[in-house]
Amino acid sequence: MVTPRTLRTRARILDAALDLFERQGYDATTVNQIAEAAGVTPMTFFRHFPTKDAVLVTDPYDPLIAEAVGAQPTGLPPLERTRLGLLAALGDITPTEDSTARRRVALVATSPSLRAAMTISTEATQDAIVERLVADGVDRLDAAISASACLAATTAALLAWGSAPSDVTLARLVRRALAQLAPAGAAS
Amino acid sequence: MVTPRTLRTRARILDAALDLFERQGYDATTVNQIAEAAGVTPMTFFRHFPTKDAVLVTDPYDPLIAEAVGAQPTGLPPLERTRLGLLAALGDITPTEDSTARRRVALVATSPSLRAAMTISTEATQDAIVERLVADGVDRLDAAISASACLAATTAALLAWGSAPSDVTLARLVRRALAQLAPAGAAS
DNA sequence: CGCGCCAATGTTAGTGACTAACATTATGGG
DNA sequence: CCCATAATGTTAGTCACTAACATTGGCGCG
Repeated sequence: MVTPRTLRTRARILDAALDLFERQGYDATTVNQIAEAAGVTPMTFFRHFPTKDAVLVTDPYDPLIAEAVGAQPTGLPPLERTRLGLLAALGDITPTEDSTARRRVALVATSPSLRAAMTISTEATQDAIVERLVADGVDRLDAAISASACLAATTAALLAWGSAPSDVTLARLVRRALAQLAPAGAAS
Repeated sequence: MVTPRTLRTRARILDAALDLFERQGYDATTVNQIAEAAGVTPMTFFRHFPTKDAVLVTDPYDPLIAEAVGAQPTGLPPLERTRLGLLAALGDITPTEDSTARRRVALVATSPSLRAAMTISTEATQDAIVERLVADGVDRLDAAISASACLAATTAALLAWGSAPSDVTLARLVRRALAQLAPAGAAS
C-alpha cells in the first residue's frame, strides 16, 4: 500500500538526513536528529528505512545486471562475460540517476561504515551474477572471483565519481575501470 | 607493555569467542556472553579487542603486500603489477597461518556484518597498495581500480577456502583467483 | 619474605542504533 | 461527513560501545 502520505514522509526524512549528513558528517548525525528535523519520531524513521545507512545505500539493479551478464556469449571466460555484461547494463542504469545520486555517493565515500554497508548491498548484486553464471555451468568459485573483481573495479569508479568534477560522467569512469580488466590490448 | 597476564586474558577471550561463535553463530552471541565465558567483564573484552568483530578480523600484512607490489617491474600496467605483487607476497604469508585461521575465515563467511568488517580491514591493504603505486606515478583511480579488483578476487578465494576440504591450500585458491585476472593466455 | 607500584581489571553510568507490543491519530474512500 | 485502516506515536527494552574513576593482583625490590 503506497499511499501519498508515505511518500511525503519518506521524502522529508531523506531530505533532512542528506542535509544533516552533509553539514555535520554521517557518523556525527544521530537518527534522533534526523527524525526531529523531519518532524517525526525516531521510530517512524526506522519504519521507512531499515537502518541509518539505508538512507544512502540502495541498489535495485541486481536483476537487470544479472540478466545482462547472462546475455553475453557463453563461450567467453566468466570474467569477460561479467565485464561485458556490466558494460551493457551501464547504459540502462545511468539515465535513471536522480539528482541526489552524486550527493549520496560522495557521502558514502566519507565513512568506512557506509562503505561497509555498500559492500553488503553489492554482495546481493554479486550473488545474482554468480547464480546466473552457475546456471550456465560455470564453476561457483570462478564465478565469484569474476563477479567480485568486476564489481570491485566498478565500485572504485563509483566512489571516485562522487567527488569528481561535475562534467565527468559515471559511465565514463566505469568504462575506464572495466577496461583495465580487459584481456590484454582488447578494444572497448 | 605486553605482560604475560595480558596474553593469557586475550587468549581466554579469543577461545571463548571462537567457541561461542561456532556453537550459536556470530550474531546470536553477545559480548557479555563471551566475557562471562572467559571469566571477565565486558569492559575487559573491549580493552583487548576494539570491536566484537576484531576477534575474527585482522590482517597485519599491509606493508608486506604493498612492498611486494612496489617491487614488481614499473613498466607493467598497474593491474598486472598488483597481481604479481600479491602472488609474490602469498609465499610470505601462507606459512604464518596459525591453526585457527581457517576457523576464523569460515566464521567470517557466515555473517554479512563480519564480511563488512573484513572489507573495512581490506581497505587498509588497498590504500597501502594504492599509495605505493601512486608513488611510482600511477594515476590514483587506476591504482584504486587495480588494487580493489585484485583484492576482491583474493577475498573471494579466501572465503571459499574457509569452507573448502582441508587438503585444499589457501595459496592454491588465491593463485587460481589471480590467474583469472591475468592478461589473456599468460602463464602463472 | 613481605611490601609497594602500576598495569590490568572492575564499576557505574551513559549514548546511540535498533526492536517489539500496544495505543493513538489522521487520511481518503464511501 | 464518518469510519476503517494505514501511518504514526509511546514505552520499554537489548546490544555494542565509551568515559571516568575505583580496585585488585602480580612482579621487582629491599
